[in-house]
Amino acid sequence: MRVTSHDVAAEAGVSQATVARVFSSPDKVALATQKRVREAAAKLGYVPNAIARSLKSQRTDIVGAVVPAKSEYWQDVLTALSRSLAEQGKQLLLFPFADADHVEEALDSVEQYRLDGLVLASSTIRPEHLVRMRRPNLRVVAFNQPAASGLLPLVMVDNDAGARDLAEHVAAQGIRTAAFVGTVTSASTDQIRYRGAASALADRGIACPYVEAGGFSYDAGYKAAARFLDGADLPDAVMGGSDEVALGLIDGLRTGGLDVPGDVLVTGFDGLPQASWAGYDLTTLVQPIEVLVDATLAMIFDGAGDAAQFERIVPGTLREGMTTRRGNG
Amino acid sequence: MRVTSHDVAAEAGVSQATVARVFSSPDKVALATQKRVREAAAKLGYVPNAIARSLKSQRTDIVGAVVPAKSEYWQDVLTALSRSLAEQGKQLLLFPFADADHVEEALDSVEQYRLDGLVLASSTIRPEHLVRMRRPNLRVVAFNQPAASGLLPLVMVDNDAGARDLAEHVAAQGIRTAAFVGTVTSASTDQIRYRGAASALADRGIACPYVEAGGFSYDAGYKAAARFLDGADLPDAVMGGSDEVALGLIDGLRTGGLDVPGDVLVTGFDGLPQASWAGYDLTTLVQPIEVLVDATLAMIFDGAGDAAQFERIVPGTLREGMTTRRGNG
DNA sequence: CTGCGATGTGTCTACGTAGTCACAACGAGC
DNA sequence: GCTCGTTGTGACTACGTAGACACATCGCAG
Repeated sequence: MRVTSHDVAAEAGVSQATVARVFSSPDKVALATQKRVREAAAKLGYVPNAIARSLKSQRTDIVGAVVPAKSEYWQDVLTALSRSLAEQGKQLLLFPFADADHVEEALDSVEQYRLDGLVLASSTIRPEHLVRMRRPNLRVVAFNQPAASGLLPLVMVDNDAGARDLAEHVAAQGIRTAAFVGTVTSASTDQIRYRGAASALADRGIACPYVEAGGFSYDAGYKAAARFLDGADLPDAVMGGSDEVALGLIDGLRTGGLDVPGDVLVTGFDGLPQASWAGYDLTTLVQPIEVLVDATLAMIFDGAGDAAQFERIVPGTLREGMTTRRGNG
Repeated sequence: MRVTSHDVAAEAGVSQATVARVFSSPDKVALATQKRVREAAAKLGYVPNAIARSLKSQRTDIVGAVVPAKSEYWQDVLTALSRSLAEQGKQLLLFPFADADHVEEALDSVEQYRLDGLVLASSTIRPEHLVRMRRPNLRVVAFNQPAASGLLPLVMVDNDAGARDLAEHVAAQGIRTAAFVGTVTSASTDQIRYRGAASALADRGIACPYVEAGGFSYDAGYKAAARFLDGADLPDAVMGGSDEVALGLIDGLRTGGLDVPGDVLVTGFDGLPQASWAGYDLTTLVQPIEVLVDATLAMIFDGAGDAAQFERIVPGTLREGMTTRRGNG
């Protein structure tokens, strides 16, 4: 039925091994023979079978990604990841999960497929689960997941420095009070971002209480804005734990009749495309996603065991939007 | 090195075939034997090798998706797709492409992996290429790609009816002039949407010129808004070819000093999450993505050759937002 | 108590490839 | 002119599984 290397071999008058060599290590085959084999392959419509190759070579050329099902940020990461892999002739297999409790199921699937590597992208996996993610014969790299520090190879943006940069930026606008609206407390990125921001603000004598939005989404941020509409509770600046939450916050505040940045400054974190939209023009910390992705793949494919490469923290870039621009700065 | 079914067989005192049966067709194995095998498997940490299974069974349980690398809409589709597949114990392999010219490369990869099916999601593949996508032993289904009609099995939202619904809705607001801002003319969805809208508007004596944004993105829409800022050229309503373009249009118009919906009504198409954001609250046609995705997978896995199932067109839902609400209706 | 279907298990093989080994052909160096 | 290294190719096998087939056991009807 299917055309195999044997069929091509018969057509070209060579052995199956030679056909295989033409497609996997051509430099070991005489040019004349190569030409004959390629012509025979083209004539028969032969396509090498990656399944069989994987079985024999013990490599699949596929990297898995365990990601939250619904999130703007992770979608951007996925795009970068798959593009980078495609350049190397590799593929991306997706294991989305609805909630953190189902991550282990995904991991079982991963193991069945003998993937070359796995990108673990979720900030809500509990540390006790993370340890169990270490499996022989599988390179697992945690992506933007501070809780994995010391437990798994890790690549992430410098959340602490980024949060400090943002805090210093808003502080420089002359604010006196602030608040941090996190996503969920179990998110380890959030904790670092909050501590960094609060610490930088404290150095300038500005208190920064933590408010939990209860979710990662725009909606969570939108609802959290209600917290600040009760008059007296409004700080000079509200720092969102993520761009999605910050955008929701902005709309929630504006719907409540407040002006951003007139009445309150807002910052985000991540650098989503939507944050740059003219309707928001959010001040945020832009993550260098391509750099992060490349570092992740390098760990999977090259990072044999270099201790120095076990953890890679990449700086982000402050993007100054109009949401922190005070009229009379 | 790796634990195989042979190792488990030795441990449990049965044959390799019995171990295989325990994991693939347990009903053929006595309960007592099953228990012994499962215990041995757990003890040794055995995980079935999906690669070997695929080679033998000629099924991978993996579906591929060829999608544009950057697009809000397709990311939503991917999320739904991978979730639906996960429920069936199947996986999603991603083949993102930067531009339509590289689609065929992706298809070659697909063929190597002997996937169970392929979802072809791009509205810009040229018809002459589409024909070449038909391959033996591979179920290809076009997703929201009108140009594939008659060439490939197709699932899509009813673009024509949706566009007419939107047009009738804005017409009912009492507009006298309109314009349609498409993405790129090579997008077949755009052509249908434009024709549907223009036809419905023409029935009410309203002309609707076509304007090309030159891209699918927010940025393209934002820039296209400049076209309407020159004073006299502003129609009463602008219909965007997609939500992304419409959102860009809104921000472009507002940046130019116009009020939406005060000065001009705007509609979108797709029903992106962002369209519901309070900052926009866009009137749009919401695509029933779950329904579309389920229909697509049904075609791949069940649609043996039922001619009636060759094409499936699903109606969308009009979502009335404030971007078409005239103050003095 | 004999024959027969149902049930459970073992043996054997094929899926399609890539790597190991063997070996033939050939040119270069002494 | 013999040896030696290089290059190109073929024969063979293993990767880990699932299905075809054979066969043993058992219950039950005659």
